[in-house]
Amino acid sequence: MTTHAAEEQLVQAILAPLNEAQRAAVTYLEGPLLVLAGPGSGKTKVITHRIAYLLRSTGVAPEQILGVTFTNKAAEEMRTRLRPLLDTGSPLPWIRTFHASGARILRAHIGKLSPKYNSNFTILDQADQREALSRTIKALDLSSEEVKPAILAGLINRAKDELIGPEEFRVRRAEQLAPFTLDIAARVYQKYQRLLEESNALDFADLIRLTVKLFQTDLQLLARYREQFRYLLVDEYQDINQGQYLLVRLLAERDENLCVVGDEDQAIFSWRGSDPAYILRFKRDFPRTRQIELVQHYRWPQGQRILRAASRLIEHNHGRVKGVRREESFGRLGLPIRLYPARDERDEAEFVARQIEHLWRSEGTELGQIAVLYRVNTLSRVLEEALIRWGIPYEVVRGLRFYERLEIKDLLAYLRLLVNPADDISLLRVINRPRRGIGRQTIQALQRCAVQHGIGLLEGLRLLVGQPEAAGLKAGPQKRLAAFLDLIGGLQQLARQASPAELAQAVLERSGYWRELGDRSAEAEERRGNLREFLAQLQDYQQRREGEASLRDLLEEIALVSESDHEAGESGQALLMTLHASKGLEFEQVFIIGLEENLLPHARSLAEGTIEEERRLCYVGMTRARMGLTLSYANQRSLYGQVLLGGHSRFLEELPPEDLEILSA
DNA sequence: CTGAATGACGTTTTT
DNA sequence: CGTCATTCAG
Repeated sequence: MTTHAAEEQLVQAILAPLNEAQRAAVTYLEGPLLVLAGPGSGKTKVITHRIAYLLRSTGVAPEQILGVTFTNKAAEEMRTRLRPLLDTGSPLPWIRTFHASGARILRAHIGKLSPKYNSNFTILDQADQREALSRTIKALDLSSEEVKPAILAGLINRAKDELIGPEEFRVRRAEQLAPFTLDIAARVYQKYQRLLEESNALDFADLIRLTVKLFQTDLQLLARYREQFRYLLVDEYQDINQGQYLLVRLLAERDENLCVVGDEDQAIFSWRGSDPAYILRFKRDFPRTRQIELVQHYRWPQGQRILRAASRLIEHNHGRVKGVRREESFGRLGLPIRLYPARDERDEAEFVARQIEHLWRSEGTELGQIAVLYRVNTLSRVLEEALIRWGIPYEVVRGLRFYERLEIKDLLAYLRLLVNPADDISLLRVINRPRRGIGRQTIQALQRCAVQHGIGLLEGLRLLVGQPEAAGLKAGPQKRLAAFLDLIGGLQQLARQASPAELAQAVLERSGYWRELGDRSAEAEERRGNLREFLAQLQDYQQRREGEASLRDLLEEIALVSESDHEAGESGQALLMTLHASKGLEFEQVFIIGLEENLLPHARSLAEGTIEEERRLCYVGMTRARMGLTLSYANQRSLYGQVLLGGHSRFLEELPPEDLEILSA
């Protein structure tokens, strides 16, 4: 067989498993393409096969393709599914999250934005940001009575998402905020941003915002990246925010070889700045757009009935893209959706536990294929109690993450400081951890000194230790500062040759961190366990990179990858999670609890007039079910020490009655 | 600097 | 009803 013929065969193999619409989306390569993809329509398949097809059928090289996702999990899944479509060992294109893409570009060029930044910048996660903000608020002497870090974080992040810098904040937000809030937010934003810059640190929003800024200020650089990335793909386009949108546009504007895939009905992150309107705008932004709708789905007959009912629900939303049909042929319909009206939350939990028990023990359903979804985290509680009573192993998928543990954050702060000596935020975190008698007074003296000389804290530390009487420090604190400086200096030395794992180990030993956790209390025990697990992860990472693990990249990965991405159902336990967390996942059996007015839709959403997003949330939850879906609500629910009598959710009324089977206790 | 006491608060959180 | 964070006393 000639190479050409062999190649031809491979291309056919890429196209063969696709239906008509999917094939159209995969083979339409030049020009803007909008793919509207409902649940279970083979969205990931289209993206991966499209990339494979690009590489196979045209002369496009892997490095000319950029695939952007929102989650690491999605990026990972794409890479995994792409690999078998290509030659073994052939390089993969860039498939990254928005933030990782930004970080990668900024690592190379951030110096152009400000001399304060360099490529070793620290990435602050949400918790780090909160901390930095609290510090800023304190430094500005704004009592937290009037200013809540969470609110400010929201305002600042939103501004950053819209590329509004600290200088413009006051003007651009003048109309939307009360004068008092405006003033405080503007001051905090400015000071906070200065702190970040001085610390050579970026928060998540900066990763996008500064990348855009970089391209806007350096058009030649932009031209170079446009030249490189000839083909762009964006997943979950309905979740894009303004900054991300601008970034995509900047990169795509020349060739317009931009393919975006999304589903407006699954837009559930508007409150975080995502704007599903961009999916509606796409055709206006790129008039040559070809639109393809993926409607056919590959699910069990049971799933089709669920999908049909969910479609009826979502049709109650207005302003959707016209002409998109949710379903093609529903074929033979499966079992109806079951609805359990519970007396109260205990009754509801008991019911769900009993059902799960039945599915698991009698029907042979794997526990990992069962998920219970709810609107608010607190609902998990009663449920957990019931599951424990029934002896059903479960796992709560939470926002609380491994890397957010105190001891892990401490260790990370040490490591960050070693990579990025300007990182004052990390320095302040570790300077007295473990306790080494450096108190508030001493730290303030250090800060004064640094400000006075216009230098960073580590520099200031050197100065203070170098010239004894300078800041009027007493001998005690002076000595302790010197010891800390020694510690950091020694670790910096070590950092040059040691592997990340070795370095982390050394940090724990030399800093006295291990020693302080030496006692036998359950808490210390757990912390030691967490740290050991973390060290093991470092080893792991090192092996994965075959020794080429730079500490900097490792820290980036940790900042950008939330949880050691465990596959859903991998643990073989029933899964409990919020509706939001369920997006992108699928289960054989899904339970949605708390379908009550004021809970789903949530009272706050009702007040703010964002019911449509609540409906989408419900839609997302329902469409997670492959085989069976069970809904429930409580006629009386105790929540926050109050009794709620919301009654059943309006969304239940919007489902076709013929698809509902109402159960009784 | 630490621990207990008090009080405010309560949606969702891809990075 | 619990939680978390802040505050105050030791």
